[in-house]
Order: sequence, then C-alpha cells, then structure tokens
Amino acid sequence: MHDSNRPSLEDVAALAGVSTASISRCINSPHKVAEPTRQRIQNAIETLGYVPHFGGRALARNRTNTIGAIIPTMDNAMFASGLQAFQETLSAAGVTLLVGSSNYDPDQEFKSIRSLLSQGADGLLLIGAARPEKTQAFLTQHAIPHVLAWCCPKTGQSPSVGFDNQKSGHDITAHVLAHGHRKLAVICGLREGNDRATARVIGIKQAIAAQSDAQLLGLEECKYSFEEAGAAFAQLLSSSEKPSAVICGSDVLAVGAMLQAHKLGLRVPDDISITGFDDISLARVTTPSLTTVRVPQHSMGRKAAEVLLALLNQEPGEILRHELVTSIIDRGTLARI
Amino acid sequence: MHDSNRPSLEDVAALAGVSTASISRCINSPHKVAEPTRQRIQNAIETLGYVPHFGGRALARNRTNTIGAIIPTMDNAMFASGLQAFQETLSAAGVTLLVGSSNYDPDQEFKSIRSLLSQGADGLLLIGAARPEKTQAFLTQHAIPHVLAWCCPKTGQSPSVGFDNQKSGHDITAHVLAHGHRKLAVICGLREGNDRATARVIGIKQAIAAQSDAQLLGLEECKYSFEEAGAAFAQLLSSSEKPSAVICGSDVLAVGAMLQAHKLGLRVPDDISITGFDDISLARVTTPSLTTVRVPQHSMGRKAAEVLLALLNQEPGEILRHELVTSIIDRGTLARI
DNA sequence: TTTCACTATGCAAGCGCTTACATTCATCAA
DNA sequence: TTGATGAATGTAAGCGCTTGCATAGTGAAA
Repeated sequence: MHDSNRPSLEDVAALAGVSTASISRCINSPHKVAEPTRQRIQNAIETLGYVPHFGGRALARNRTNTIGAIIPTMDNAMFASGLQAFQETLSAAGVTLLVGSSNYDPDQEFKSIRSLLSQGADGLLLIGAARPEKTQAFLTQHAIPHVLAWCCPKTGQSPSVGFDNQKSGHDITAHVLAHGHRKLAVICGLREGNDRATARVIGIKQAIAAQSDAQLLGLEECKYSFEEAGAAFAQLLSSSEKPSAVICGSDVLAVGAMLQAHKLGLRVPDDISITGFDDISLARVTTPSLTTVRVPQHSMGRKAAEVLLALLNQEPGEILRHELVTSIIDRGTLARI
Repeated sequence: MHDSNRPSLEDVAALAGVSTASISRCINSPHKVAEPTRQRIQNAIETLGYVPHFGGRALARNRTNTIGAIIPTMDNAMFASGLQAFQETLSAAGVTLLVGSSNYDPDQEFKSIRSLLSQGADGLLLIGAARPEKTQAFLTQHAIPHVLAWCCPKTGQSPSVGFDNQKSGHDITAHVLAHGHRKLAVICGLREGNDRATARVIGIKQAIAAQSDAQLLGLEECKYSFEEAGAAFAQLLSSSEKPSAVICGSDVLAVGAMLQAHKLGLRVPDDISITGFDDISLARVTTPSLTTVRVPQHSMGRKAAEVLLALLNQEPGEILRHELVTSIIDRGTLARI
C-alpha cells in the first residue's frame, strides 16, 4: 500500500488495535485519549518509528508550521545573527525556518517570496520596508502574514520590528559633529531598493544640515564589501578638500575604509575618523576598534519571531510596530578635534 | 468548497475549461500540453494568482523539494557563509532550505534532525561526522539522504564534502615549526562531540611530536567566543614557561587571543605569534591580519548542495567523498624566529 | 476507406492525515 | 429500571494534487 519502509497512520492503528483517528488524536491532543490506549499507541508509534507524514498533515490542516525568512545575504554577519535568534525562537515554538535570500535584489526577493510560499510557509520575515508595487500587491492580495525587520516604517500596515534607521543615522552624525568634526564624508550601501541605507543617509544629511558650519564633502555608494568600501574611501580622500571624518552606513564599509586608510598611510583616528553602523563582531576586532551604532540584532530577531507567531495564532491586541533603540558605542575610531 | 481566497487546481481548471489533470501537467511537464491549451491555462493561472498548494503536492508526490541543514550556529561567520552558498545552489535547483541549529549539542542536533524531517525535508546537510549512536541509527534506519560537511571521514558510509581537519591542523603547525617556533601552545574549541576540533588538535599534536625539539606547553579548550578565548590565552601565558606561538583551532579563538594579547601588552607577532583556522572575514581585519588556514567554505557549501541534489535524484556514479584542499594564508601574526 | 500510431486530454484513484459526526458504553440520577 | 449524560472511540469525508489508464481526435500508411 505504501512504500517500503515508511509506516503510516494506518500501520500504527493496526498495531495498536485502534482506528487511525485515535492515533491522530493521541498525537495532536493527547487528553482526548484514555490513558491505557495512549500507552498502547505510544508503544506502537515507537516500535514502528512512526513519523507523521508532512504532506498529509499539511493538506489536512492547511498549515505547515513553517515560516520563511528572506534576507539579503547570510554572508553579512549582521543578518546571520539576527536570523539565528529568529530561528531559535521559532524552533522553541515548534516552528521551522525556511530560508531564502534576495542578494539585495527586489526581483530576487519576489522570487524568493513566491518560492517560500509555494513551499508552504505560513508566514514571512522580510527585511526592510521598500519593495516594488508588484511585490507589495502580491503580499496583500494573498493576505500573507509577515513582519518587516530592520526597519520601523511609520506608514504602511505591515507589522514591523526594527529601529529608526534615519534617527540612528542622525544620532551618529550628531555624535561626530559633537566631537568637533565639520568636514564630513559618507560611504553608504547601494540605496536603490534599500530603505535602510537610504534612511541612514537621510538622517546623516539632516544632522549635517542642522549644523550650519558643517559640510558634506562627498558621498560614495558601494556594495557591502571591504574592497568596494576601500575604493570608495580612496575616492573620497582623493579630492582636494579632505574630510576629517567618514561616516559609514555599515561596519563592513567602515572596516573596508579603515583597511584602505592603513594602506594610504593614514592613521585612524589621528589623521581621519571613521564610524560604522551595526556593531557586528568585526567592530570589536579592528585596531583601533570601531566607533559604531549598536543595533539590537539578537532581540530584533527574537521579537520578530514572537510577533510573527502571534500573528499566525491570531492573537488579539497585537502591537504592530515595535521600535527598538539603538545606541552609540564609543570605541577608538572617532577623534575629538 | 475551499477557503475564501486561495484558488485551487479546480478553480483554474474551471476557468480554463480543462480538467485538473491538464493544469497539473501544464505546470509539471509543459511539453505534454498543446500550445493553445497551455496559453489558456497560463492565463487562468495568472488571473487567479494560483499557487500550487504545498501539502497537496507533497502528499501526491511524496516529496517536498526541501532540504534541511543543521549547523551549530549562524552566529559564526564560518557556517553562515557556507550555508549561504548551499542555499544559493539549492535555490537555483528549485529546492528550498530548511534551517535548524544544534548549538554544538548532540541532543539538540538530534531534535533538529527529527524536527526537520517531520517538516518533510527530503535530505539533510550535517556538519561533522561525530554523532551519538542513537542519531546515527536514526539516520540509517530511516535511510535519510544526507551529506556531511566540514569533514571528510575515511570510515562510515555517509557522503561527505569537506577537508581533512587533521591534516590541516598538521600543516599549519608544521608551518609554525618551520618558522622556528619550538615552544607551542594550543587553544581549541570544546572537543566533546566535535570531530573537527578534535581532529585539528590531533594534527597539531602529530606535527609537534614529529619535531623532536618542539614541545606543547599547554592546551586550552573553550567555547568559540572572544572572551573565552581571551581567558584561555591569559591562562596559557600565565605559566612559568611561555610559548612563542599559540595555535588556535579557529579564527574566532585566534582573534580572542589577539585581543587579550593586546590587553596584556604583548605585541603580535613580536612577543608572541598566533595562528587561526577558517579564514573568515575577521582574519583580514585585525592588525596585524591573521595568519590562518583557508577553508573553502563557499565551494564546500556549493558542492555539498550538488552532492545532495544528486543523491535525491538517485544519480548514479556518485562519488561519496569530496575532499577539498585547504591552504595556509600567511599574513602578519606569525613571526620567524 | 480503413487501420494504425500517436498525441492531447479527461477520469478517477489514491497520497496520509484531520475532524465532524456517529456510535458505543459506562455512570448516575430519578 | 430507565433515560440522560458524557467520555472514548470509530467512521468516513474531505484536504489539493499527481498520474496510470482510458478515451477521443488526428494524420498517415495501407
């Protein structure tokens, strides 16, 4: 009836001498089954090594207990550790994590969304708020439970767990200004389709604009790699008027800049100050270690999981917007002028 | 018939004026459907926004097109980037990745294995070869297609994609010895249940044993964190006879050691040499940058995915043991004596 | 024209599980 | 004793999809 070595409910039922319904009940709501029966069933399950068939279950229940996360990349420690916390929290609730990546590409993200849904994901974790009309429409049309992380949009009706990228960008810049810097430059990630990078830069510009004698000497956009950031840094420093501080939209960028500064024979922070963003482990390791913005990745991942689980269980009174706070970690790459 | 807004095959069939079988065929083997029909069906699918129901599919096919990976943690950049490559390769083949973590705990790994399988994983990626009898028995009993990564066991019949940890441990040690060091110490990860860490240490010890005038002054075991590694380093340096080089079983450990060396006022490599293992991005970032063993994480992840996919498709002539080569990356933390 | 081979499509039987409803049985109040 | 009650269990109808087999339709060979 069924293929060789995979026992089905029916097999267990036969062994235990009860109906399949009882087995199912015994597994899903044990209190509905009398103690002695439960014992028999348990034994049967164990001797057969029975594991419920996922497809059958998903079909009958119309639910998979699976949640998908689509993140730009796991190469970046930033998302990986948030994802780790997300996964742990789900796992504790008996939910499994499906992973897809977007590589910072909206089209790829859309494909991943479709793919994870076709894999039965009951809900999704998405990074950031900006996405094409098409993707947005798809999400609403199918009424897909989802939560956005790493951002905290004031508009839109998607639940979110994140922080205010713009404010954080503003804060670190104000901090740099407070150290006396007036000639600033910025290295940020590619902003197209990336609302976090975009918001950070807006915040940075705002802070600079608020300080009348401060000026933004240059802004370079590049991918999140040491090499590109290094090139961007070199570019910024090649202009006639040189910045005294370079504010970076990510620790990866900042470290790339530091590496390049070293190559150029510039001392950080004596010759030039550099700040990062995210506070991933890299930031503690450089010499000097990096002054940066601490993002609560771990609690963000955990909270996102909690919100999503609540969403799936239709728990009422759900707060839709969780804003976590970031803080500035003062280490060694920001000089006082 | 079905819940509100999720179209089923039947709905599409009705709209397109064909049977459900044709729709199914159109999706799964388009060449079996005549062109005009296919057009009509495609239209119907699109207007309805039809997405096949995962459970139904899994049930009928008895296959989920899903693969599970259980890794110790994603916090460690080492696994995260391998996992990234793994995921990308699967994704290109239309297979989705389920993620579980073990946190270096065999029991947790076992639970994750069960959990991912009950979620319908068609196959598994596991890290390392050492696991309890119980787990091993479970894998064989259920004939679960799986591949081991980050290791390359000579015994056992599980397919593997990895490298020779012992040899690599030997190599880096020989390299250190070749630089004239004779008084060595080791910091390694917790070896219980971790065959990679164990093998590396064996290799290290072998190399030391082969050099008659070399001695192993101390060995500390600790978790993969900067703090613990720092403490281990301090411990090693507190003994009366001090090593001239500390060989670490992982870059994370090495960086923790470097940080601690800095705190102790020791210059690396002038006062003490330190080597790492893995070559994660941290290694390029420290000052001086870390001499370490390069592990081909990316190709390992990709290859593991390929092997697993081949396994699932029962492709014949499968090579079961893929050994990749590691190399020593000479950077700045190893002095010549 | 008849026959054959082949393609395109439909029919319907599952796949393994859950669950509403039906049945049985013991218990207890009247 | 009887009937009502409720707990424990069984019956069977799906859940949405795939696929072996049957059927219809087409063109070419005989």
